[in-house]
Amino acid sequence: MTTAPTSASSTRAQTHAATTARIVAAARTLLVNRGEVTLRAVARELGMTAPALYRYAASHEELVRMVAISIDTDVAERITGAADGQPADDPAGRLIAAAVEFRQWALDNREEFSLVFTNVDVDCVDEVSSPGTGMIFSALLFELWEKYRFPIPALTDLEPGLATILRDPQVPADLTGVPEEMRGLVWILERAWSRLYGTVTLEVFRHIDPRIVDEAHLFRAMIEDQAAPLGLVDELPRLRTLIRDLLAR
Amino acid sequence: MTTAPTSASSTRAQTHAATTARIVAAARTLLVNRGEVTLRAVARELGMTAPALYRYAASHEELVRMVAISIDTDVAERITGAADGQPADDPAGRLIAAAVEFRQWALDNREEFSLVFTNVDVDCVDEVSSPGTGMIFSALLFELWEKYRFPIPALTDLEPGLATILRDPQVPADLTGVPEEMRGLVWILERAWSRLYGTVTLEVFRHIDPRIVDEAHLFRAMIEDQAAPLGLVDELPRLRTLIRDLLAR
DNA sequence: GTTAACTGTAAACGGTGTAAACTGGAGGTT
DNA sequence: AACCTCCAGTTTACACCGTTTACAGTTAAC
Repeated sequence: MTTAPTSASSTRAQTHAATTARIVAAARTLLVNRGEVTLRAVARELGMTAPALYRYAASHEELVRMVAISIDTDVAERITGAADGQPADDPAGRLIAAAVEFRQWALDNREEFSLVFTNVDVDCVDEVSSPGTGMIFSALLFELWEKYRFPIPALTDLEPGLATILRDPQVPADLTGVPEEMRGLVWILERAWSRLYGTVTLEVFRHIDPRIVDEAHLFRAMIEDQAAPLGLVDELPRLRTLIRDLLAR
Repeated sequence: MTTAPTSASSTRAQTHAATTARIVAAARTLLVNRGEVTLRAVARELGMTAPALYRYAASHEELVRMVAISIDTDVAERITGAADGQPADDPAGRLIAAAVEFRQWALDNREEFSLVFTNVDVDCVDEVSSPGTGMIFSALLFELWEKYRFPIPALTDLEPGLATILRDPQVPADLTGVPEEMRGLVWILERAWSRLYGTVTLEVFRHIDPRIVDEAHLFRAMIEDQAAPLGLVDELPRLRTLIRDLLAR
């Protein structure tokens, strides 16, 4: 029935994908400027009528989901870029740069952060196989271990239930070729991610003295807490000034 | 002009407050069951029409804010009750019981948690002078210090900017009579609160392997992390089993 | 007993998401 | 080159939303 798609015959799909991208872009602009995404407003922005959007998203909820995925992809890119701003042989600096970038983005784009990271409905973001935020951080942590070889807990030293989970974790990370003895690294990853996510979320939603957010006291303390388990105590002075420089931008 | 209010003359205000309470209750029911609060639905629930609600809330946003305050008050009560379920001379047990109750409530009522604790708009909750969630935890931490006298960082050992903040912190806590030498306790409070808030938020929004949430691995690890700075290392075995018992309920 | 304040309704406005029917034109097929 | 199918888009319509206005009934207060 279906013939192999030639280069010319893909026009149909191409234009469809193109306007889909324009729709998502307009929706994101509206989310930032007006604080909400409305089908009619998005359509108006593109010179269309609202029902036309149903050719590209099955519902308003799906449009929002597409926006969320777009945002997650973007922030993943920004984080990667920040990490790449540090030397390739300095995984600690790369990881910290990524974390600082993530925080800065979250504080500068509270609506978008809220949509992607504290949303009860839209959680399908995790299912995406694309390089999302989680995947970036896990890769950076693996890089870090390659260089510093900080101690990893043995699965036998952990609770049996936890060890079972870590043998086949549902986590956005590439674990192919990671042997059993190293699966404790996933536990360290989860704990570090929980610190970063938790601190940033607390700052974004301001459930703390606002000046502590402005001066990043809590965030820096959180990062420094990670130094010990990640084998970075010797590097702490250097990393401290790095964090300050990155935050000052 | 205004005469002293007699017991009979307060009827007007009483009925007003009563229906206000019914409105908020209906709104909360709708939030839990339908996942959203609509003026018309609330009115329908009470056999009224939507515009009538404007006698009790100036706008839909204010109604939601009232709901949020109601929820916050409720969870504060639940937390207090959980703490009071432990012996008065065991502040460590009381604090842990409160933390476990907070987590359990958050996981069981994700919509309500989201409304109160991860909401960009409704943040006036903190301004409330009533005994909200934050106040409870700060009181419990102060209790804890009374008994264990764990070390408090001196303000002079902290960054000057941070010390300035801690001298007059914007935090839901009663600091009357807390001398300068003890203001480092507020820093410990903020750090502990950030751990609890961050972990629970991560669990609620499931940005982690769901089995880790189900078996509370991350939450228990977070609590145990607090043992050292709060001077509870000797009590850890006892507290560990306490946490398990509390979670098993 | 009169009056003023309060509680509620009805109607209406602009906005929302969504479904159905319809139309023009471009894409793919022969 | 001609056909025809499919698809993007419009129009119309529906039910719902928050909100405003004008109005009426009750009831507490003087």
